[in-house]
Amino acid sequence: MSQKDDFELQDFLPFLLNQAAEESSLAFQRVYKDRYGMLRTEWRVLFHLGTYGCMTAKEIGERATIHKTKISRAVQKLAEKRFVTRRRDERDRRSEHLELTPAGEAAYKDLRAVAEEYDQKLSAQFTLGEVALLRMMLRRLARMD
Amino acid sequence: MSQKDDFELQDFLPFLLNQAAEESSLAFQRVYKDRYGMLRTEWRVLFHLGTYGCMTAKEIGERATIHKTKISRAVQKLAEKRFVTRRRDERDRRSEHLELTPAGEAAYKDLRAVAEEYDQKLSAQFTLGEVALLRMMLRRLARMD
DNA sequence: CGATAATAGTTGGTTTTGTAACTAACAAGG
DNA sequence: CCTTGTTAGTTACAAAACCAACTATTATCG
Repeated sequence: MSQKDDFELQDFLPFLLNQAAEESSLAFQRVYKDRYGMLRTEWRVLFHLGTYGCMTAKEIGERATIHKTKISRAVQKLAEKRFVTRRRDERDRRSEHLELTPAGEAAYKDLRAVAEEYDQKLSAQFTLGEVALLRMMLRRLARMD
Repeated sequence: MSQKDDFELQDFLPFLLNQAAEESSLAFQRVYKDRYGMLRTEWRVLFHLGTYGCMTAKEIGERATIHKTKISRAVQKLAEKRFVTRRRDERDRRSEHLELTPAGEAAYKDLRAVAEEYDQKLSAQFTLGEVALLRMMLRRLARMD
């Protein structure tokens, strides 16, 4: 297998970022999938409601840059599972406020504990300073700063 | 919008990694999609063949951790576009060697230039040391080291 | 050898996503 | 008010991803 030129795909940032993102999501994905039959967008919505409290679909979409159709479907699934309730805004009846039910709250707390533990396991491979720098750089790359 | 607890979703590494990966892929994705009608797996296969030379589908899949069905279909598309040729291994007739055609080589070189420029644009937000550290950490997280 | 297992790659059927068009509600200007 | 435009969220249909079963070929071992 001859090296054809000097470009190194394995150094290309978008490629590296995708590989790291996929690998790091895998273990956690299995947990929310196996325990609660959730898809990625579903746990994202669950986590948004869990950490930030009552929100509308639009607000979640803006924070996580998820398309509204994906959110719409995720909310449907979460409502079927009785993890969220939907309440129309009486001032603006187009939007609705989403909130976790006690069951949703329990699932969130369970998964949050897993997430924290997993995050620490990932971080443990590096020094505190390195991890802080990594987070800063990722936020910048994600235009989340 | 009341903060419900101390967990910060926006610090959760898998979440951050996914956001950064998605954002950083976006601009480049538009280029290979618009110019060559390629999907993500297609450019990945193209880049593997371009940077490492002749390979089998299996080897590409192992390097990039892409499932074999995705590779199979990407290779079909690339063959239709006359970007790759397939040649059966005469010693083991199950596998086939993939290679870029001149047209594929041209597309690769074009996209590689875009990739290099884009990578530099992303890197320019940080110091050289920071970028080196970032690459190291991402490789470790992706278990590519 | 000949049976069984393993491997490279493909295909088919189901889920999931993406895109665009849609409904319902509100807003603003005449 | 009433047309026109905007916004929140949904739905429909097509494209893509996922998973399992498949074909063809080679490897293993009695």
